[in-house]
Amino acid sequence: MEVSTTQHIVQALTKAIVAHRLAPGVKLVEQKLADHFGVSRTLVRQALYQLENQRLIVLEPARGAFVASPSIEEAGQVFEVRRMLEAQMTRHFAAQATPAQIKTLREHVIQEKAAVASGDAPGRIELLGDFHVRMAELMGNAVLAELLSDLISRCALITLMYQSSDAAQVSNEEHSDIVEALARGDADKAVALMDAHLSQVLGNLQLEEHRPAVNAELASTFAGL
Amino acid sequence: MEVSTTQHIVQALTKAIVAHRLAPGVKLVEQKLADHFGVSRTLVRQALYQLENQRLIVLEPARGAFVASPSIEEAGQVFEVRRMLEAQMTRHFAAQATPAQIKTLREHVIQEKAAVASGDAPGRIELLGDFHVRMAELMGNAVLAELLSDLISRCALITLMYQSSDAAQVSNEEHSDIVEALARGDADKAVALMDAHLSQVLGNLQLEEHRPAVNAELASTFAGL
DNA sequence: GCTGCGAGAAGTGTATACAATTTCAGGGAT
DNA sequence: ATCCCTGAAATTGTATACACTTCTCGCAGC
Repeated sequence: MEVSTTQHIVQALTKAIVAHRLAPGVKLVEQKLADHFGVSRTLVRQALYQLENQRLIVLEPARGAFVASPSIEEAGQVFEVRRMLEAQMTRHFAAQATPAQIKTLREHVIQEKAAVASGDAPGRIELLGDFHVRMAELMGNAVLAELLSDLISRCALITLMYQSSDAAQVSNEEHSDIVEALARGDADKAVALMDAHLSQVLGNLQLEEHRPAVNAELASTFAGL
Repeated sequence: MEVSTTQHIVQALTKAIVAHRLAPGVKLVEQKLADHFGVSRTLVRQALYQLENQRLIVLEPARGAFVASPSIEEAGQVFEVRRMLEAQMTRHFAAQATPAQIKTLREHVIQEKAAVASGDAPGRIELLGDFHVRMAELMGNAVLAELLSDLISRCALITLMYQSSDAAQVSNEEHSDIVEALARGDADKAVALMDAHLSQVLGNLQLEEHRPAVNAELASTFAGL
């Protein structure tokens, strides 16, 4: 087992949570994580504090850390923020898009399609989220990209809680439509599509109700790390 | 006073940084902070990690923590994000504003005016920022309010680095104009004003260049806590 | 006078020890 | 059977110890 820094632990846990290998509500015991990563509780605690700031876990004082299980209401608010942010982002993007950027996005959509087709849930969630981050990065605004990345991590948690698998295919197609609108230089259409896309994802979620969290075993969760 | 000690330290440091009692670039030595707050380095370190996540400080490995001194480029990106977010926020706000909400904002603007007139720099920065957070809160979107609060903390750091005192009065007047547009139900005008407002604040900043950080004394910095 | 080097001081990174709190099982009373 | 008490085990919260890195500054060599 190689040396793990705090940042490694954060990343490993983030991946595990976003990919749903750690289910919402599961308790994260510090000593068990420490043993697993081969470090002391000190580093684990630092990692947990960071994850709390990203809203991926909640720390209950003197009780421990639990994987976040956002309410439907919170999900709605997160998506609302994304709609505000990404509608404008799309407009700005359209105003300055280069052929090379369009090409990058097109290629990304193709990757998504493959992941959706292969039925790989964690992979498809990650790629579908990355589409939005990629746009931000292409605009050269690092602050925006980071912020969006955080929001989308939260969304991934939500999405995997509530989203069905065929909804993913719809999302992929909507991404494709957005890129094509951008390619045509039709900014208004692209913005409208992005807005509709996020509304649609949110709308899907509201229908299903959330099921109580199950206690998973840590050992098996991290078997592949 | 000490509900959560770590949180208390974070808040004290946040205030000190945002109010510019701790200048950008100043080094924060863990043991000195620990002594000052009467705790061990453990808690100070946790606080510092949190502050790094909020981009108020930078942690350089094995070298220590320094109050962030954002570049003009980063400042631009932060304001760009705020423009995207707040333009849409204003539009949504206009669509659902109640007389009571308008009243709350009007009262806030009056408070701002008093702070600007009194020449109290930290107080005025805080209130000018709070105007935007207040709007988010009134919309009932906690996620948005939190996010904006973080962004504005970063802006406060930037603003105090670059903003002159009469620019604050202009900001206050612009806030007032926005509220009046909202009161008239003129959504388009309100959005345009908000957008112009943020562009204007940013525009002001670009003119001035940043001066190197001075080493301040911690003892005096926290005298009033 | 200037540069390079090295020893000690200062400071950060991680682990461990110990205190405080919560959790939970077992037993007795109702 | 259920509830509530109690105490031990488990777990979190905080402080301290120690290793390792960086910084400081005087001093020798040029």
